[in-house]
Amino acid sequence: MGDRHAKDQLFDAFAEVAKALGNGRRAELIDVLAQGERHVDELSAEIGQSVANTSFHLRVLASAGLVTTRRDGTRIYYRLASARVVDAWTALRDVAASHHEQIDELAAAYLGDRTHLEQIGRAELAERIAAGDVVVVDVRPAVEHAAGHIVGARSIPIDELAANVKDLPPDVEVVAYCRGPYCVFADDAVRLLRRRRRAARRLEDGFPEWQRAQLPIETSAVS
Amino acid sequence: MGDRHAKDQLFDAFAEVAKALGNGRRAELIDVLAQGERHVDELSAEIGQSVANTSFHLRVLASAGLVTTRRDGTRIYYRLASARVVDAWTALRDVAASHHEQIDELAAAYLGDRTHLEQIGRAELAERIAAGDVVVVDVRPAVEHAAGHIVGARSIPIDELAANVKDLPPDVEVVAYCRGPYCVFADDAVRLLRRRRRAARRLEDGFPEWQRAQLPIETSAVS
DNA sequence: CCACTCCTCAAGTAACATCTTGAATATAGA
DNA sequence: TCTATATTCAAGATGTTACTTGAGGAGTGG
Repeated sequence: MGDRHAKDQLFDAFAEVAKALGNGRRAELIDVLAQGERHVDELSAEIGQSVANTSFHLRVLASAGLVTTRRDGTRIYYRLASARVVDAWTALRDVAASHHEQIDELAAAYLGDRTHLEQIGRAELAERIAAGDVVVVDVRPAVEHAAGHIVGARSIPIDELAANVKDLPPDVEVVAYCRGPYCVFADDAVRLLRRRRRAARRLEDGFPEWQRAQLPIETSAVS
Repeated sequence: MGDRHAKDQLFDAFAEVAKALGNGRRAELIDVLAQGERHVDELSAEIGQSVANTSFHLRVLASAGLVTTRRDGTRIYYRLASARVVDAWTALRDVAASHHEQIDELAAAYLGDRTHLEQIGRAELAERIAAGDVVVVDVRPAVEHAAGHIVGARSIPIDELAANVKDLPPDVEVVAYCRGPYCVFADDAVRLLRRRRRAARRLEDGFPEWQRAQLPIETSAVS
């Protein structure tokens, strides 16, 4: 029991999983897949890579056990192997955010200035939803809303928000949410709504964190 | 807000942290450092690598923000940057264990057959400690016990256990613990004690998990 | 069966990672 | 200042990773 070689092999196997997350494009894939299953074509557009390269990265994730597949006709859908994968991804992301100094700058470069962006926590939002005095808007792509969303949330993808502001009930605060704390959609939504004189905040994180916290969700059974 | 290049850079930065954990030797370093700070020389012996290579790996971990250093005379001590690093490491390890089929075999090759090895959970052990009807033995190296241990635990490094069995109070169950679920010391301790007809179990995980669960610990202030 | 779509695979190139060896640096103590 | 100890740095051999391009396989619908 306990020889060097066997220990090295065991820890090499643990490291293989970390290595699978150790590439920016694969991290983006995990972040998108945390919203629900998607097929290769969509994923390649999401991460801005060729289909071949996306397929390669997905295979790396699959052989590390992080994602699984199902076929539906000519399409192959990828999904995360389990909720644990979300746990590991968010834990890694949080470590990076708290200890890697560059992250703040890079996040600011991607998300823009957040100092005037009002946020709302999960617990408070859950209360406000129960009280019924808030409109929750899911600004992710429609397919992600369909795969699962915060209870009662209305799907208005960010591209369609400008055209739909007038249909939102007046005099009620709007809360926008999207994929997570480093997703730009909800930020853009809040900025747009504020320009139109609507009271609006963003959920501080996103759908995967809400789901992980066991807060109420629902799924559009539109298949 | 939200251009491709900025998003790629942000996720590359997240991935850099995963990449730092994406090497078996660095994973072993994190696993050891989760027990408390150590200097380079000790760490190089722990992971079975040259001092130069260990120093190189530690620098990789440091530039990912996972570890920090302090100098004491000619020695440089490394420690984890925060408890979040333990969270990320355990989350990754658990994902690997649940989805990477090889892990079971590799763990069995390193740890040996565990089917006859009785374990005890954290909650039960905490109760038994409070009730006072158990002897808790910390079989990690003495320096790790000194850096922090389960409340009331006695330090008997695994190499010294055979010589000290006779000093353990008779007719009381012994619980051995070490670095975590993939640490071999407590397994070896339980096997040794059972051969000597002592009632013995191992804690199902180890000190870092106990600490993380906010269960009572103490530190030998022997500096 | 054929053409089409979706995805995977293979080959190739440039960049990066791991480990070894030996030299350089920093501190402590004489 | 000199020497010893602990650690880091630099150079270099070898393997691995990321992406591109173009070919191949699997399912669908005419």
